[in-house]
Amino acid sequence: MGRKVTVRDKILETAATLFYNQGYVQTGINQIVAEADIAIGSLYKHFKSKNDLLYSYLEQEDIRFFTTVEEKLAQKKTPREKLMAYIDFRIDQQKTGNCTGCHFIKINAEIGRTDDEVQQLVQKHKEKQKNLIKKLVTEIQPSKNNFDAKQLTEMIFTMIEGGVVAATINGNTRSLEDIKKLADKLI
Amino acid sequence: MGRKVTVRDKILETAATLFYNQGYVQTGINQIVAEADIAIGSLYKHFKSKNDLLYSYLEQEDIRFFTTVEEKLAQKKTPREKLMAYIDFRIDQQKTGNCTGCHFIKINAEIGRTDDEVQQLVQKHKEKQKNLIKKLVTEIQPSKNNFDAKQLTEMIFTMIEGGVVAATINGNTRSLEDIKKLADKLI
DNA sequence: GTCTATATTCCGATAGAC
DNA sequence: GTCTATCGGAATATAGAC
Repeated sequence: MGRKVTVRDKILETAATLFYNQGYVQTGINQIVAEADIAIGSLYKHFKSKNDLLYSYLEQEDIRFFTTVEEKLAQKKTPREKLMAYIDFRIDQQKTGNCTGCHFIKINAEIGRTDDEVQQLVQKHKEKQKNLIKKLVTEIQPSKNNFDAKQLTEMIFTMIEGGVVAATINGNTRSLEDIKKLADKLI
Repeated sequence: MGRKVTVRDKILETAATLFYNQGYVQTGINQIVAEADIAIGSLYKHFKSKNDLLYSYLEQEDIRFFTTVEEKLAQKKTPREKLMAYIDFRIDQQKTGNCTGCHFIKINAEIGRTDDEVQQLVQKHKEKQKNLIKKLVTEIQPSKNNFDAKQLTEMIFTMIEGGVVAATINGNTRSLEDIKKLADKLI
């Protein structure tokens, strides 16, 4: 415990990287143990199952996401700048991670709605993203076009989601960058 | 061969259902054999590997998608009606399939860009979808807002993609139905 | 915390008899 | 086309010694 990197953190971080890059099902416990360079006994001491590791992974990524977003947005003044910074963050995320997509969209596609715990974690994460956009869009008080805040939220949220998926498919962020400009023009 | 349902078709159809509903990795050869009610020897006579089955599955779904779309759009007169019919088709697809999402987005999330053949099949499918939207949007000759055909294509395409992902996550098509109205208002 | 051994089950794939 | 047997490996998870 304390300030040191715990064994638990090492396991979770290794699992997160592997789950994200090669998928949950395709990642084996043995591989996590080997790459984290820990004992298998330690893994099952900290996590009761591979499924439990998955839940912790998703919870961690949700916290990491919104912590970083908060930091980025705090550096901007106007809600419009904050919205653009949010989209920039999504773009940078993809650029940094070799356009591997969104942790939650990926796990949803892989596990689907067969696991209630996973479904809830994914739904909550996406709801929080949408609420953030809604808050910023409302603060901007849009008047350029004929759409109200709720409609603009729906459009911008789904465009970003679609743009992230496109990044995963094409291996680049061109679509997301277009969407940033289009959202700016739309609102 | 001929008009009868061949063993190959039975294998492919069973594999398609299982790949779609429970994922490619999680679906075993033995399960396909059992549910298709055929011999494992027959499977490996028609498909040289599980990977080969995956390629055939994606090719089949691409053909099935655009064949159906063509039929639906042929029943409409104006490009605007055709665009709305296209979105309706995407909505109906999700409603029929318990909101399990898009075959190609799912397999992309699962396999990612690690398999070149899969990546190309997914990219081509999405490019064809986007080109169809572009064709219809261009024919509508939009003038309502300040966006040109290319921009509107990007917006509508990514909104639909995001809407399909939202359907997968939430288990309903509310977002997609909103997007249909928004696209209609936008163009 | 480390290590190894192991139980059990499943995987994709092949071979051969009918 | 059917069937069964089997190969080699990997999966999750547990147990015990240090």
